[in-house]
Amino acid sequence: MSIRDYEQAMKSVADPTRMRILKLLEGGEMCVCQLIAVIELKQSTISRHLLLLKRAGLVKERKDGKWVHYSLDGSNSSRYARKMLQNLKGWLNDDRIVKKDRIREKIARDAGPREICERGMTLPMRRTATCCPAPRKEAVGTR
Amino acid sequence: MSIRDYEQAMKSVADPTRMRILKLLEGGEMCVCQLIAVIELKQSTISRHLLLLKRAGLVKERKDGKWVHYSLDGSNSSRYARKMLQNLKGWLNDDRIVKKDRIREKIARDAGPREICERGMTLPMRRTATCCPAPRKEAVGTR
DNA sequence: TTCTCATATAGCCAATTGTCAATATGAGAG
DNA sequence: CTCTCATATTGACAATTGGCTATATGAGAA
Repeated sequence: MSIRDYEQAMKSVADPTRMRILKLLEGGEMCVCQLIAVIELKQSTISRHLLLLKRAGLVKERKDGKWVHYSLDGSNSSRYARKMLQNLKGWLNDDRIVKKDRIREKIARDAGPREICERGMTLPMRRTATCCPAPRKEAVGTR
Repeated sequence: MSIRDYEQAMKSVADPTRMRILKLLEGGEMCVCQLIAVIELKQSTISRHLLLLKRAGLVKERKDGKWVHYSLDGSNSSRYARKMLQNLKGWLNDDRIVKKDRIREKIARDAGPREICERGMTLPMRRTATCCPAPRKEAVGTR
C-alpha cells in the first residue's frame, strides 16, 4: 500500500483499452476469447492488459478447462483498485465507445465462449462487411 | 466529458510527481518556486506538470505580480478531476515520500515565495548534506 | 504418448512520456 | 525605455508503453 500500488492501480485504469475491459466486466465475468471478440485487438494484447489489471488487483481469473474467465476483483487487495472500480461504475456509461462495446458484449454473452472460439474470436453478426461479404452472383457490372 | 477527459484526468493523477504536487496543494495554494524547492525537480519540469494538471481541471492558477500561485481547482470543470481530488485527500497520507514532502512543505510555507526565490528555489535548511558539506580538514587518506 | 486449441509470454517497433538545458515571455523595477 | 527575474515554452534525449508477430505453455482430446 504505497505509491507503487497507487501508481499501478491508477495507470491501469487510465488506459482506455483497459478501461473498456473493466466496463465490460461490470456485466459479469467474461472469457478471454469473448473480450478479444468485443474489443477487436490481438489476443496477446488483451492477454497483456489482463495481466496488468490482475497485478493491480482490479480483476481476478477463474480457470475452467481450457478457458479462462476474468471478472472484477471483489476481494480488493488494493484500496485504490476498490475505489476506482466503484468510481468507474458511475462513469462513462454514456460514452460512445462504451455503449458500442455493450452492444457487442451482449452478442458475445449470448453466443458463449464456445461459439466465439469456434468462430476464431469473432462475434456472430448479421450484415457485417467482414463476416458476410455479399456473395451476390452478378452484382458487379450490372450498370 | 468523454473518454478523452477521463484519460487526461486519470493519467494526470497517476504520475507520482503530479500526485506529489496535488498532495502539497491540499495544504493550500503554493507558488511555483515553492513547489520547485520542495519537489526538487527542474523548473521546466514542474511547469510542465502544472500545465498538465491545469488542463485536466485538477489545479488552477492565480497570478500575483511576477509570481504564479497554484491551488486545487474547486470549480471542477471535470467530474473525474473532482472525484480524484476527493479520493486523493484520503490516500497516501502515510506514504514515506508524501510525509517527507509535507515537512519540506511547511518550511517552504514558513519561508514564503520571496525567500525561496532569493535562495534560487531552495529551502532554508539547517544541517543538510548539500548545504553544509562537512569541511573536515584531513578526512581523506587517514587509512 | 501426441495433437489441438485457448491463453500466456517473448521480442520487436512506433508512439508517448518525463526530464533537462536552452530559450522565450511577460511583469515589476529602475 | 531597459534590466531583472519568475515562469512558460521548446527541443532533445532516454525510458516507458501499447500494439503486433511469433513462440511457449498447459489442459483436454485422441
